[in-house]
Amino acid sequence: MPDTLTGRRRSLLHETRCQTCSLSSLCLPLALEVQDMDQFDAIIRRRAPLKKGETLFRQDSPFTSVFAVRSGSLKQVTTEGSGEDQLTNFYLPSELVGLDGIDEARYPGTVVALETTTVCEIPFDRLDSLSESLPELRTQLYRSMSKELRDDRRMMRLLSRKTADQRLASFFAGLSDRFRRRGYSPYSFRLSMSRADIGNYLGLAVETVSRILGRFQSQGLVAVSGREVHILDLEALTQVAEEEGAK
Amino acid sequence: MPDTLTGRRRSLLHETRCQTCSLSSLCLPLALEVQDMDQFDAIIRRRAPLKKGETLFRQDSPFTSVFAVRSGSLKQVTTEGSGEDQLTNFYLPSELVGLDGIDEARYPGTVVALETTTVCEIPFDRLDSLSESLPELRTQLYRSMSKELRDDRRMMRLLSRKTADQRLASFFAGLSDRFRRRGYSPYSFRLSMSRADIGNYLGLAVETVSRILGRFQSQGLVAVSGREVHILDLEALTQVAEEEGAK
DNA sequence: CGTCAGATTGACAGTGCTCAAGTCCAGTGG
DNA sequence: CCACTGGACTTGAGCACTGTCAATCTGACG
Repeated sequence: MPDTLTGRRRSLLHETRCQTCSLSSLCLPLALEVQDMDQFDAIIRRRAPLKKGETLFRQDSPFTSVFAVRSGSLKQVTTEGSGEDQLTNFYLPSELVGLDGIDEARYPGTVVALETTTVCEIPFDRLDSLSESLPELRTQLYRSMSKELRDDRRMMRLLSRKTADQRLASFFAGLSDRFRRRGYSPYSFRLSMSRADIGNYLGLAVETVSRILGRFQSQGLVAVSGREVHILDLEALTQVAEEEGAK
Repeated sequence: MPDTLTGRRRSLLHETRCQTCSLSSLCLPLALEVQDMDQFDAIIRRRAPLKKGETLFRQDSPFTSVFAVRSGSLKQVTTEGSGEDQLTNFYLPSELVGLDGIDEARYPGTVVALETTTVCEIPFDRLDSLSESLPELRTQLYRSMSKELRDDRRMMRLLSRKTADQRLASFFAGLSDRFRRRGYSPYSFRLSMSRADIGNYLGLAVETVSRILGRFQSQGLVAVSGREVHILDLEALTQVAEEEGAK
């Protein structure tokens, strides 16, 4: 694939410049000035889209880059010792994947595309040096990591104090919110993950997920058909998620 | 408390300089050269020791600093909505407290001393600027946050896939390891937290904690007397923690 | 020595897991 | 176009783990 590609490559690059990216207000360069954004843009490597089921990187492979999701979605799965897999995160557009690999210089989980997915690869060493001269970028990086820490704490609370009903209600309310922030409908979306994925993530058996979804449906909270979801009563759902008298 | 204090203050400062701190090889400035460490040292604010039960900062108060634990231990507790409190972390010497407050510019939980505890206060804005000129410091900060992310993921796995026995075994094995890394005996230590704290942290009822500790004791894994812990068979304990066939 | 929080122990019940069928759906090949 | 097939999903029945409630015990401290 020689030079002929360069032209196409460039136009692809153009299409995917941060400045023209619809996610720029949510993504890492969010606070950068135009000229700084160009610098940032320059270190990014575009990638061919991942197809459903393809892996972005594998657990324990050397950490080189973080990735920003442009479109689609991914899951992170960690296999530890003899135990079962644990699905530790779903990633949606504008979110940063791989930050937990910095410390040990290897990725602590395998990340797999749940649907056709495009990502921007950001080599970490270059991001780090660039963050030296661009304080806003550095701040944003600290903030991204800090936010992930906060989200993790919320997840721990969910896993240790919430009933199955509350977990699922939280999950759907959370998804709804994440879609809304990205400009999609908060009431109507398609799940890219299977029931098994949801169960694994929330610490529930698949059967429990299925049953409770059925109950939510009969209670008029949501309408679910396969992976198509319509949230009918977001307020009630949020209320279930935060209900007093857990467990 | 006028000038007479200055002398004492200075000597206190001297005692607590990073260069003479026994934790320097575990703490934030771990990778710094001597002269850089002085710079780092200069931004640190020493604090009067916290007594047991005193709070370092409260949930939702403005984020200004991160704190490095010098001695003692703390717990972080998050109260959310109508729900019960969730204990999200225990902090031991050399660990960094408050990193999850960067993003929203307020602390997401209240941090309370479990015993007499001394901390180094590191104003974040100054840490951030210093991290511009000291790449090693920046790297270490990224790494600290990344490590916390990894630990959180491990915690999620614990909460969603492990039985009560496995949780407690993991908890004790983890504590043992953290003590060992800090140069204390991995086999013999004193818990600074109550059973209720442990239960809250692990997502278990106090009664369950108590029962399982009793069982571990009769199985010869540990000897527990109040908060005094002796680990008798660390290998077996680790094995319980990672047992196949969860739940 | 009394007090009170923290810890232990016991009885019981509920949530959610396991095991087991059965149904639905998308993709495949005739 | 349609039957086929395998995976994903749903539904049902039983039971185990662990939470709840309640009573008792222990130990630190005044």
